[in-house]
Amino acid sequence: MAVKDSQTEQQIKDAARKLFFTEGRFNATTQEIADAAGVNRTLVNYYFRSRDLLFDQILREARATMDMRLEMAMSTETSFRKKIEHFIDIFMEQAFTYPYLDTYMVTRINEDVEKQNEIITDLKKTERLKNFLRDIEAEIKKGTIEKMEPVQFLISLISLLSHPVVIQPLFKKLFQYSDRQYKQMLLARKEIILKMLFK
Amino acid sequence: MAVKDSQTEQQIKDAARKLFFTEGRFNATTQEIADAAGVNRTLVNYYFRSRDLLFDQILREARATMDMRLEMAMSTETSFRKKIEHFIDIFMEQAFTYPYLDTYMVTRINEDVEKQNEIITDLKKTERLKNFLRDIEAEIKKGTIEKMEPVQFLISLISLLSHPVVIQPLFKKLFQYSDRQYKQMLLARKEIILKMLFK
DNA sequence: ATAAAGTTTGACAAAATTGTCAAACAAAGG
DNA sequence: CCTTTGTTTGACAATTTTGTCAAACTTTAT
Repeated sequence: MAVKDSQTEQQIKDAARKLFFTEGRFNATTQEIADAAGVNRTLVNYYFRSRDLLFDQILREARATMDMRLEMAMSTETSFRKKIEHFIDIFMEQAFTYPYLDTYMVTRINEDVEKQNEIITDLKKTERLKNFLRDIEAEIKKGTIEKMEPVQFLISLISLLSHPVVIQPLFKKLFQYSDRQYKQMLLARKEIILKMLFK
Repeated sequence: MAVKDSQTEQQIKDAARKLFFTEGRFNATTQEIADAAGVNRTLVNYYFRSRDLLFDQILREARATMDMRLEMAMSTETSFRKKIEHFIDIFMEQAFTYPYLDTYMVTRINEDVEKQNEIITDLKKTERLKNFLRDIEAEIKKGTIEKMEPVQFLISLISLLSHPVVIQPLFKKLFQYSDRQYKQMLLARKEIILKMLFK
């Protein structure tokens, strides 16, 4: 009974997103995705032509959403410091819903040179990156952060935010953290990260 | 002509290591590995029984080597600061030869709960971790690093070291870095990282 | 009510990949 | 020289997974 039209398409995407980005099951087959979505496997092909195209699409959409949110965050705030704080908040929020998104991107990029180029050009298109690097440089001149190549500041920021999420499964097991505890620990990092980044 | 006995076994491991950890080709098939090693595919099964067992073995060996090197580094140095510096050096050195090792571990862990437990228990076995956390705590008391949960310091350290390597392919493309330039940039991070970690 | 368009299904074919096995081969020791 | 042991090979079977297709089914609009 086709009660709700192309809601099926949405169901499939939702299921794939959850499997990949929330549960980290990167090898999930079309069958598993279909099962999770509660639909027939063939519908994955009907709506997305192929498994890989489904992958591409949800990745592109996830990145687009993130881009928008960051764009907004960075533009509304006034001071550089406030921008970074907002950036951290948004990044962490996403990390809680999609803890495996970063890992997924990184691994996917190594498998496929085409995809690599697509992601890169997408990133380059946005002026946000250049503006951000300029902001960093200005801030170094002001003396609120250590003197260094602006790109180094960017890498430190991303690393401090992203990596704890990437290694989450390892650390949770290692230190016997529950989901809740790990989340608390990540939240506590905000102040620590700010202290490291600013003089 | 079986000129050199079980050198074949070594050739296979070397090829697999290079494919996985140096080139990041995690999905390499037994055929690809055999080709890279210049041997018949069936020999992979002959020497390692199955593809997964080959994976396990080279991962275990890589970790064992790293453990040894870190153990040595941490025990020889006197001051905490020197220990960290040595740690950074060794970590970076490994990162240059096996840039994908960290990513590999992280992704592998999500796929297989068995493997997960094995790695964790291995890590726990070593007293190094506990000692290191104790060292951090002592250092906080001394006041050379900011007041925080010792585990937070550990996470920051690992993140600042590991993540720039993990996102290497992305960043290299994004900023048009050559291998050489990226390596230089990573090396320049040592001082930056130290400044962030110590007051 | 019916035709047209869109959706869902099960069956099928194709591709990719793994592991096994017996036979061929090489090396080494008696 | 020949037997034993270890190594290498190609052929084969089994498995997993993907994508296609025609037929069945719904929905919507005429």
